[in-house]
Amino acid sequence: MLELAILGLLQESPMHGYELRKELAAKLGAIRAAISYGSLYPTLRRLQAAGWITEAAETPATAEEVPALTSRRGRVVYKITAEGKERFAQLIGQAGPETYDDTGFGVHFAFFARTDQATRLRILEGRRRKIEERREGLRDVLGRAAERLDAYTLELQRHGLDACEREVRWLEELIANERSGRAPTVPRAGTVGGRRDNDSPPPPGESRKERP
Amino acid sequence: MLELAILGLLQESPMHGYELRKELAAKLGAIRAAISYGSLYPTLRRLQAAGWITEAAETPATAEEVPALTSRRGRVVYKITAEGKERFAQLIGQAGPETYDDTGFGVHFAFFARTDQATRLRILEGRRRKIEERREGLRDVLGRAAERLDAYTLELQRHGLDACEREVRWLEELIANERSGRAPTVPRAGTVGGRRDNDSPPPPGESRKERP
DNA sequence: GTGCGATGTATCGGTCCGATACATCGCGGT
DNA sequence: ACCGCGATGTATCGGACCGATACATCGCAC
Repeated sequence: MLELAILGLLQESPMHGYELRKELAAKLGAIRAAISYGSLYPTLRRLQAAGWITEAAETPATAEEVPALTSRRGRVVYKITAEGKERFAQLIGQAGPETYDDTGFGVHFAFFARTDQATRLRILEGRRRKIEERREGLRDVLGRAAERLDAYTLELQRHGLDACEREVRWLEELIANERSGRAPTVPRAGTVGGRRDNDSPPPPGESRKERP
Repeated sequence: MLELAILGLLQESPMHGYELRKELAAKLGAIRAAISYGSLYPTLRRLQAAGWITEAAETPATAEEVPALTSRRGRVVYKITAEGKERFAQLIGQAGPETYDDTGFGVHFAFFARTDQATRLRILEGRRRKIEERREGLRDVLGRAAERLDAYTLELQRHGLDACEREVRWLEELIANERSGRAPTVPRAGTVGGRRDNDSPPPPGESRKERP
C-alpha cells in the first residue's frame, strides 16, 4: 500500500522523504494519520533497489554556487522512473482483497484521477460489497446476540452499523455518478463544513502539473 | 491492545483460541474485522508465560470416559488468573496515546462495563479531542489546499470530515449521558436496524456470569 | 549569541497480518 | 459403506507498518 502511495505521489512531482510524508498526510488525511518514518525510509530504499525510483540531483537551478563547503548532505530527492510508472499502473489496475479494506480503498480512491473508469467502478463496487458484508454482520449481532452483550458494546455496534449504512449510501452515489455523467462529487444537502467555493470542480481528467 | 482484549474476554469465561477469535469478532465487529491467528496464538503464549492466563483442564464434567484412546490433543482452554485480572485492571485504567486511536478506543469502549465512570469519561474526552484534531486538519486541507487536490481526493476528505463530525456528536452525547444520569445508549430517532427490545437495559454494573 | 521549533534522514524492536499447513469431526450425498 | 467437504481447531513464518529514538542543520526570535 505504501509502495503504491509513494509511486503515485512521485508521479506528480519529485520529492524528498519529509515532503512525501506531508503530502501523504494531506492526501490521505481522511484515512490514516501520517505514515511512520520507520516504514517510509526502508520502503524508499526498497523502491530504489527495484528501480522504480531514483535519486534526483538537488538544486538543479544555479548549481555550483558554494559547491561543497560543508559537504551538503541532507535532502535526498527522489523521482519516479519509467519502470516505476509501469509498476504504478499495474498496482492501481489489479485488485486483491486488501484493495477493499479501509487503508487499501483509501489509497486507491485517492488516485482515482489516474485510474480508468472501469477500474474505478470495479473498486467502488468491491468496497460496497465489503461494507455490506460488515453491515450484515453487525445487524446479526445486534439482532441475534444482543442479550449476550452489555449496553456499551451494543452502543458501539450501533454506531458502527450507522457508519456502514452511511458509507454504502455514499458509495451508491459515487457509483451512480461514475456510471452515467461524470463529476466525482456527491450532491450535498447542507454544506456541513465552512466554505462554499470549489464545489463541483470540472470533471476528473488529469490533474495539473503533469510535466512541469 | 490484543492483550487487553484477551484478558477482558477471558474474564467473562474460559475459552480456547478459536472461540476467543469469534467472540472478539462479535464484540469488536464495529472496529476491526477479526484478529489473525498469527497474532492470537503467540499472544496467548506470551500471556501464559507472564502468568496472566493458564491452561484449564478440558471436559471437567464426566471425565475418565474413554480416557486416552486417541491421545485427545485439541482445544487448549485458557482461563484468566488473579494476576491476569490485576493486569487487566491496570491496562484498562491507564491511558497512553494509543488509547485514542481507532482500535485502542474501540477495545477500551467495548470493556466500559468493567471500567469506572471517571476513566470512561477520561477516555471519551480524549477520543473526542483526537477526532476534533483530525477534523480540523481535514477542514484546513479542504479550505486552504483545495485547489492543489483533484476532485476525488477532495470527495474523500469531505466524507472523512463528515464521519469526524458525526463521531464528535456521538461522543458528546455519550459524555453527557455519562456525566449525569446513566444509560450508555444514545437517544435515537428512527431506530434504523431491526428489533426494538433490549433498548436501554439497566445501568452498567458488571455483566452476568461473573462466576458460573 | 543562544536556544528552540521546524526540517530532515535514519534505525530498531515490537505488534499484527496474511498465507499456509495440518489434523479432526459431523454430516449429507451416492 | 464410503467419500468429500465445510466447520472447527492449533500452529508457524515472512513481511508490513508503527512508535520511540537518535542526531544534524536551518532560520529566527528574544
